[in-house]
Amino acid sequence: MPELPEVELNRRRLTRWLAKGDVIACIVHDARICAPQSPRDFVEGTRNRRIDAVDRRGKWLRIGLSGGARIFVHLGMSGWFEHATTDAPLRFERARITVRKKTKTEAAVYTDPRRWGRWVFAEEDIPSWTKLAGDPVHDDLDPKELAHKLQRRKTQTIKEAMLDQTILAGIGNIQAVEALWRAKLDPRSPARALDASDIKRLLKGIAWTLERTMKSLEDNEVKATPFVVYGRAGEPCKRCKTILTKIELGGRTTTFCEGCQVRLALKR
DNA sequence: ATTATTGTTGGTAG
DNA sequence: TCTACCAACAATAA
Repeated sequence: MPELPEVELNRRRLTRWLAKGDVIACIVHDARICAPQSPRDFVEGTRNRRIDAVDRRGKWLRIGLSGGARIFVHLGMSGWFEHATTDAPLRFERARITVRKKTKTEAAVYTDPRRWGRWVFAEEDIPSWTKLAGDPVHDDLDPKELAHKLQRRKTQTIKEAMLDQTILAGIGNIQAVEALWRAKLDPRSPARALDASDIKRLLKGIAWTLERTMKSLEDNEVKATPFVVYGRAGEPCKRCKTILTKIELGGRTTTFCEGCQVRLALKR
């Protein structure tokens, strides 16, 4: 489930539950989540620590502990944090952090049916975190730098490039498809064919879909998906009424409108 | 029963 | 060193 907006939602929840709390327990139930580290590393590394803050960069979360240690969490495809009110294990519970705040205790439970998530305990930032590109929400992305990175891709399509976390951090299959529709760019366009104005539109499209998705997540009442193209192959485009097409790019289903998303060509 | 799924990574080949 | 491709990881829902 988690792309940038969902990870950001989890960050806010974790902050609410854990920040400024003293760690009582940090248990990783399923060693696969933290391999090759041991669940012991989390028990020992968090002893007598306080949780200072929970940060996010792209799809990674960083739980900062007093003394400088930190826990990195990637939600994979099905990871999610829940607020636990009892000791009873939740369905698919893989890890649990319990803290004491003043008199009460609070617990954040990590659930992950498919177990593709990752937990890493470290004393400093890890490569998975530092190698990420800027975050489209709280970093001011530099269009020039983005252009430079896209130029280097010989054959890759813009859609595939958008999923590369060292090019854009936090974009996944859904957000890529939505942003490309908004930017009126055909996902099959070669990444290096985008000029400055295309990149500007793309960045606007990204901001548009991220904001929209975030808003929809914040509003618990809304059940309908905020998505305009994702999962809507066969339906008419909301902009030009052409029937939306579904193809595969880089092994991922990609929906787009052949009517109004322009397929860029390489010059020369 | 079959198929598809919001993500990364490690191996391989070039 | 960089880029490209793909199988693998696992559980559910339609």
